[in-house]
Amino acid sequence: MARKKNYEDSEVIAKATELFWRNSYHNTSMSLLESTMGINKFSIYASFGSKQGVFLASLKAYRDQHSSAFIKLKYSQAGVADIKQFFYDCLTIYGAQDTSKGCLMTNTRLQINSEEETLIINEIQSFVDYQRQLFSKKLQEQNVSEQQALRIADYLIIAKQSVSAASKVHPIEQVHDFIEITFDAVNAKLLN
Amino acid sequence: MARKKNYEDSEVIAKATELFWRNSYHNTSMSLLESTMGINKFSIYASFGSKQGVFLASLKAYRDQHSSAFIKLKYSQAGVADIKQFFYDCLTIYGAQDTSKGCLMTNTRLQINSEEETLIINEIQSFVDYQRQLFSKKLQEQNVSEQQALRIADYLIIAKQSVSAASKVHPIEQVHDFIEITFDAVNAKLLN
DNA sequence: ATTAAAACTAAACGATTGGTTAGATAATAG
DNA sequence: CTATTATCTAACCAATCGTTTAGTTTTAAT
Repeated sequence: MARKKNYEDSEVIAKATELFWRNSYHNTSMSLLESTMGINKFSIYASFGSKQGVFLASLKAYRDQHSSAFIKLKYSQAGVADIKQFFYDCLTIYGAQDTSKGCLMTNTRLQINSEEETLIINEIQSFVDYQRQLFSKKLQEQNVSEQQALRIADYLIIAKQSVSAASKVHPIEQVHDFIEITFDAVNAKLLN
Repeated sequence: MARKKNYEDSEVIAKATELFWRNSYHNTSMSLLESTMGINKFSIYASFGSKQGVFLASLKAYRDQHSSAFIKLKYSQAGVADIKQFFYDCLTIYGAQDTSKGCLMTNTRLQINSEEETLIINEIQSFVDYQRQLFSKKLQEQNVSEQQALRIADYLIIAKQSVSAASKVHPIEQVHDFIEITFDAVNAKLLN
């Protein structure tokens, strides 16, 4: 009774995600989305409502890319070392050396004006909070008090955002150094 | 033999700097610059050539705001503690809690596409390199080897960029915690 | 007072932004 | 085969972007 659309939402969103990730939200125009997603504005608006709609779908797709890393962290047994490994896993997700795109959530959070775009901010906040809880739980499994665990988790959240930013700007060895020193600091912190 | 302009370059640049700092380069339009600087587009273009020209002048003005902090760090005698104090001094420059604008250089570096805007990237890189050298020199005064000093300086550069980003997003106590743990890590690193 | 140069106002430039829509096309239910 | 309905193309919308320019006003040396 009607024509079938000749694209899959998940496929065109995958392309949009890559584009937003490399270009940022503001530096990605509808025209560029058209050519990259391979469908035109009408179809984009029909499927996703707005540019922000495309972006929100992209953020969800981006989050999904982390699911195996999340599960790995959640169920592994090596304590703080698992969190460190999670940092390296994320670094891999950000892309190869010299072409690292950083973390899409972190990139966006620093580029979006807080007053507008509330839906986007909320999605990012939820992503951050989830990791904070994961870190905190992992630390408490090591017999760290809840208060201390949350304190260190907050430190790690900031450190992880640093890794995202640094991976875009600094050589990979410096990023590795940063991670190593960061977890040396955490391990030292756990001894008192 | 000619009309005098009724504004001072340094004064209108001070206003532009504040605007760029709060809004970012891309989110600051010429119209907004007009109303904020209090002169119109003709005068802006006559004095600074382009939007990028205004921005470059703003970056220089921003750098000047750090001169006393730079001098303080350069000539103080407490070693690593001076670098830590420098972090706190910069945090003060970024603005009060809840309204922190972060570091204009760091903000910009993460928002500008590396391929274009080379002049801007270079100005930022120079600002970063200068601090790296300051950190390294300070560490070598503590009898740290040059190689080790540069390694720690690189770590501190990334950490300082974290402080900038975090100050915009996280509560001030978490930023303070981050700085404290960072310098605990550095001091621990210096003991081996 | 005349003249020339610089600074001003304000309108306009072409390009691009996010978003919309009329009409052609295709697919399926009856 | 026809009617229906969703999807497509492609042109278009008003608004805004950074930049330029024509025309007017102010200043100061002659």
